Amino acid sequence: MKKEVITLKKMGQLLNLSTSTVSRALNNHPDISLNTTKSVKDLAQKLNYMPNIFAKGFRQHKTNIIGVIVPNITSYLTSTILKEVLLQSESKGYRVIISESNNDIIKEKEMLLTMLQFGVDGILMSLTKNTINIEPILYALNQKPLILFDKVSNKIPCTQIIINGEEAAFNAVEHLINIGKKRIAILKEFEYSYNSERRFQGYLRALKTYNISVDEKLILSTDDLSLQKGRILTRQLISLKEKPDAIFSITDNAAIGAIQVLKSFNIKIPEEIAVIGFSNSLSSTIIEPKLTTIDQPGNRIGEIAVDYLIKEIEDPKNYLSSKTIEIKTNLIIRESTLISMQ
Amino acid sequence: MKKEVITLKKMGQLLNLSTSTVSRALNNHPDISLNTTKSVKDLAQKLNYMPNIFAKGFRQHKTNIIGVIVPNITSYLTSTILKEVLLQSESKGYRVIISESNNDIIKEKEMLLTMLQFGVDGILMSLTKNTINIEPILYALNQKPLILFDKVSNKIPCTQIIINGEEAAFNAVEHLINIGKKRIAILKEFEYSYNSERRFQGYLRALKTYNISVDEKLILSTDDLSLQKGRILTRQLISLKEKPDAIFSITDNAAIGAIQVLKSFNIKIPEEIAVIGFSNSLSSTIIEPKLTTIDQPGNRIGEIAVDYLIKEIEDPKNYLSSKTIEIKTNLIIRESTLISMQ
DNA sequence: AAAACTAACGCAAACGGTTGCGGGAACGTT
DNA sequence: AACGTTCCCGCAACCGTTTGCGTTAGTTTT
Repeated sequence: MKKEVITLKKMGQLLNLSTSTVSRALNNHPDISLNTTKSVKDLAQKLNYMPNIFAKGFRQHKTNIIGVIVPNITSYLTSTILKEVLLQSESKGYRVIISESNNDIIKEKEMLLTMLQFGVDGILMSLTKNTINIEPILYALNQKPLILFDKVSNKIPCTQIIINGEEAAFNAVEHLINIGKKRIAILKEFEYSYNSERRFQGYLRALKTYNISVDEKLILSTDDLSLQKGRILTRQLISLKEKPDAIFSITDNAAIGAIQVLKSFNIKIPEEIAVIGFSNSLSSTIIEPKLTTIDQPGNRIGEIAVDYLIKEIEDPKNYLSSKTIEIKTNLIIRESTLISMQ
Repeated sequence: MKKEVITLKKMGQLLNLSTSTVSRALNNHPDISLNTTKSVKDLAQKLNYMPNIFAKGFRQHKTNIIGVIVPNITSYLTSTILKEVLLQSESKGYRVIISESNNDIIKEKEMLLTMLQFGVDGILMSLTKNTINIEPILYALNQKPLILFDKVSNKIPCTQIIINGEEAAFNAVEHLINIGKKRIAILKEFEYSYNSERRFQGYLRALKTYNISVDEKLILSTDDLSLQKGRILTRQLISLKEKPDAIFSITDNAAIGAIQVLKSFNIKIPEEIAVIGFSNSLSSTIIEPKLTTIDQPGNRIGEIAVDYLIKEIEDPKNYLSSKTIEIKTNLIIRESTLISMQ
């Protein structure tokens, strides 16, 4: 672990130039002659010079780091978003610090502050399920550009990147209606989940559009739509006197749990009960029958989020206009809703 | 976006103290009286003082940042490892920068250098499939603590965290033999994949131990054991004159592809052909029949990797002794090898 | 030939925090 | 009373880079 760090001063000594000249040469300052510029750059190349980022960031108050905070890094959508965030950021000269809040609002707040302290140039954030106290976020927003994606909140005045959840849900339910379903259950999360609520609105709108009355017994909410919860809620549904003929789950995982339960009760999918999920996760093509679901283009979300954030970072004018960008999703029809028309 | 940054100097002015006293007070230096220490800390608390990390890192040549480079962030094992790496690092006062090499050795090298330039205190790394040129890694190793995990190489003299792939494969194949299988095929990657090679050795040892002759036709290699490749290779296997009676796949995904193909050919699993995967990914319990597989404790890998890295960072003595830590895996027996004994 | 300009570079301060050293005051010791 | 300690604290240098301003020498203008 040798040291031997190359600095501007050292190169200056080697070339009989001042530190400032070396610095300017590397930054293509017009004051420096082409000859010196070339010789400096050659030497830098040869010695494998790397500017000390800390001295630089210290000096310029610019770190070229983007902070990202997500609730759960192992979620399929999140990891695909992160993949693109990393790719895009690096291609634009930014590095990325990632933190995982684990749906813990205390940690979420700490991480936000730590990132600010760390001097990130901007923050990309997906909220915790129960982020009620938006104080820290407003505080952060007051200091640096901050953009929300996926799990957002309309109470925070900043740019937000989301999918068209309402429309997607509408399309999904409409599809169910089109294949003849009338008692459509929904597995959703509690009201404070913004995403869930939007999708629920789409569900309601579809029913209304097609004059189907809402049955409260078919609306099941939970705090965390996991595969396990999907199974539990589905058992609840099929024990009803009037069973549903379709289940729309806000989540692929819960939809898969639903399918497993339906199969264990020998209920035919989709003839007796059709199932639709949300996410187009990997598992949705592995379960049998293959799951009809809504594809959320994680890469688009990541790409656009980085794009807007860097714009806000580099041009403060963009900073004021906070817009909400909706990204189109795609209904992917598979076996779990594919009724052979006869 | 107001500024109003609180610095040591400002607090010193408010309290009529010198900058150095304020600094020492915050760092609990014994030279400072309890009274002043308290008043300084109170003020810092009140003003929400945050030390400028760049000035600090600049001065102390310590950044408290760990760099992580992985081939693919969306892989199940990787994301569970990352989850734990984030958790452990943060609990120990380190932040984490993540980069994804996308199995591109050029990018891998660039990221390594960028991280060094950035002044990370240490690096956690999982190698690209085709990392042949280990030059840059040795260079990095020469500058900062570096630990390899999961995708490692015995050519690099540093601490490595791996699973007991040889033993795990041995156990898996032994299990197949125990349920009466004799023609056991293996789906593996090409020789330069270290993990694959170790598992292959376990496969060979198991066959040898039980006096089963090796049939080259049952050994299939590819560059990337995806679900698709699993299907292709499985079709190859079942078109053999002498079909296998079991398939051991180095990867869950390929094993799932295998199951799908076997089912499409109405081949009974596990009676005609049993299947074992590797990873205990989420999908392994969703496919039917449920997949017997080897559980790799990603959280343990992440935990230990961070643990050792921070030890090397904070105590250079640990730096010399490069050990290889093997983490135990667990064979999880499910339906794809569960033969009802009669 | 003096004045004005320009090109090319150096000096030195600044960013915020840390730290070795030194010094004054208060106290205790002979 | 003179000296030695101890306790607290301030001074100033330092880390590597950037940048406003000044300087020198050479060139052009009048």
